[in-house]
Amino acid sequence: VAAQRSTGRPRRATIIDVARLSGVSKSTVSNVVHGAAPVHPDTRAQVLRAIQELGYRPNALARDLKRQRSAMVGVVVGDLSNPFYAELTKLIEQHTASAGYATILCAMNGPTDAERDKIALLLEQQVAGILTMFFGGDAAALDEVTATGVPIVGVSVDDARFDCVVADDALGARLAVRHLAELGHTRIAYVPSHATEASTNAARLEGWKQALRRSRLRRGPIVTLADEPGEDRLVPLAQAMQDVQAPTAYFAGNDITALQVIDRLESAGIAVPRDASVVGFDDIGLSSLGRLSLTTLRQPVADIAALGVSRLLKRVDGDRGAGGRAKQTRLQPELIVRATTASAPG
Amino acid sequence: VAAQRSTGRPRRATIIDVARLSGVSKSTVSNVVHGAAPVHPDTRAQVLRAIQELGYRPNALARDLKRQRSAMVGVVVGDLSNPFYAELTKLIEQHTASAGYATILCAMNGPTDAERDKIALLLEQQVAGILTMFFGGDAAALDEVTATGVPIVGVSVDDARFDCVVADDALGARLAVRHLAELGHTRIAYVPSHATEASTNAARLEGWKQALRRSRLRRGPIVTLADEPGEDRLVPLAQAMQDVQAPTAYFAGNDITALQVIDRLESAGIAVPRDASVVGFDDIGLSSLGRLSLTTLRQPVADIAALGVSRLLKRVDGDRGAGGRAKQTRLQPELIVRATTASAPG
DNA sequence: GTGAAAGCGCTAACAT
DNA sequence: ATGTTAGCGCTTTCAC
Repeated sequence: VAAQRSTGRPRRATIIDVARLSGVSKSTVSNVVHGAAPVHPDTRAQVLRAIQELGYRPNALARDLKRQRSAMVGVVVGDLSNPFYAELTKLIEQHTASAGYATILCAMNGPTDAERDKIALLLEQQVAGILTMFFGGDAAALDEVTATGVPIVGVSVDDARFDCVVADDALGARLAVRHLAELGHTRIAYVPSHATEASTNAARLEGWKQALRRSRLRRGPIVTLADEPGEDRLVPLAQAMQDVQAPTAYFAGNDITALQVIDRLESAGIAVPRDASVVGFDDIGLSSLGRLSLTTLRQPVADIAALGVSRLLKRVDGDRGAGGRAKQTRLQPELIVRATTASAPG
Repeated sequence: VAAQRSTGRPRRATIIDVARLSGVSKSTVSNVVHGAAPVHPDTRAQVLRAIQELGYRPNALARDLKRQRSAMVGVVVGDLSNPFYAELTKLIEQHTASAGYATILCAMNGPTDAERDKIALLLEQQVAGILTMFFGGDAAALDEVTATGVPIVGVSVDDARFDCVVADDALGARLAVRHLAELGHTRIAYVPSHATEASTNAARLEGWKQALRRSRLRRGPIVTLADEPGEDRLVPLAQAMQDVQAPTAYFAGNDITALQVIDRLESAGIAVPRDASVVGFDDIGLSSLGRLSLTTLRQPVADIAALGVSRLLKRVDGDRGAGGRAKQTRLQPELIVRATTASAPG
């Protein structure tokens, strides 16, 4: 049986094979591969030839095991279906890859996924650090990470317990509400998005409340798009338009949600922005399409990714940061006014 | 200096630490962790307690090195910004994760990225297999993979040299053209997408040609959206509408491209579908938004992901497949008629 | 400039 | 049921 197997997968050449073929020791091979110590040109050539001939490829598992540190980082993402997170993931991978790290992708698909187990898996893989775009709030999961001393930084996640690089969500929300208020809207609803990371959603909600207060506006309703499939709380609310209570503007937790809000509204005969205004958050690529023209808050996604990765790698390299305290960085979002917002009707 | 460092990162508990604390041998610990051999309940309890106390977590690097096979798969993606690939990636990760494999994400960002190097990195990490949503055609890269005996399967990639699970792109293209022809269109252009994987694009182009032939239609122009930023070949072409040569329908390489085509057309005053029809490919989530209502070909993305992963894992487990020949599976796409296609004008 | 040797943490075959 | 042992492939002192 063993013999049969061996037909299938030829044993990969090891450093020993190379050493034997080129008539030197393991250490010398290692030295020509990594250039850690000087090697005689002739020897080097000899070794290089052997490497070529055998198709030798160093085994990262063995290297990392020996070195006691791996060249892998874990990247945790909540929902890749949301183009914002997909884009962020893409940018993160670019940065980690060019820094020589492999990226282990870890998706938190819905609340069914045990955050702790997923994180544990990452830790078992001996990742050098973790970049997380999602934090469900499982304190135990976080404790495990800190206990092992693996650095973790939140990217588009805001939590006081670890380093974070995020857009200033509260500010963004205030910008959105102010824009709406300036257009004469007085009944502004908030539509949270369950797809967005919790802390992010919370910050946007908070900013919405703040701005409402500052503009001396009564707090509009908080209306979820759909807790259960088929359910619709938005349209009934909006259709009470004659009613003085009905919102004339909706601030959505993110662009996807905003787009869905528009969809619901318009299929119920409520035109955007004529009858109601809608503001999103993120500025995903498609939002700028003429047919959508979503007014939204653009996140500095490139900066978030770059800063997040560089901060993590600094930590990985032993930088304990300022006094070991978690550092939050909030980058400014930018209000992009397009065509889903207009003066309040009536 | 070393002492300072040691403050930062506490050495992680190993199987030996657990063995010592619980007063048994390594093997026994290993046995309680993996249940490979029976262990006396009392001993097991003892060991479990030690594991708990030390916060022991097995080191996957060491396990994989010893076992000579890793629990990681490489996932290669061309462009995560395209929601279709993001969705596919998400589904793939779900499947590999639930099969107990970690996912190493490897993005091929543009032609600057050396395919071969990226693949080499994956191979160095000792991935058990590779799922690729992108193949640039670098034969050397592919050779390296097959030389090491690491199974590879294409997901939404069509190449005769390895197992592939794809939508039947040519069929989809034919469906699109037939639909357009039935609506009376006779001048149907093809708009390739550079964001889409090459083989996929080629198959769709081929299907378009075939269908045109079958419908006895003259082959319309192939017009790229933009080779260089700021360039626009589409609008000048379309604006020659009085001209009998101007296309009245556009079949795009994917939804993103289709959406951009619509955008260009409409901002040039050409209404879709009144003046021109547009068909996409993929059926990304946003395409169904009322404002977009893109007529497109839905890919069986869930099936593609599931089949792709299961085929790879079978190969990983030693299944050499039918006679060792590469097996292509083409799943049917479904034409989804929405509101970007209508009868030919005039 | 090069080699010998000691492990990194783990599994699995074998012994007890 | 449990312990002993021999590595997996590599890096890294430390000799020479």
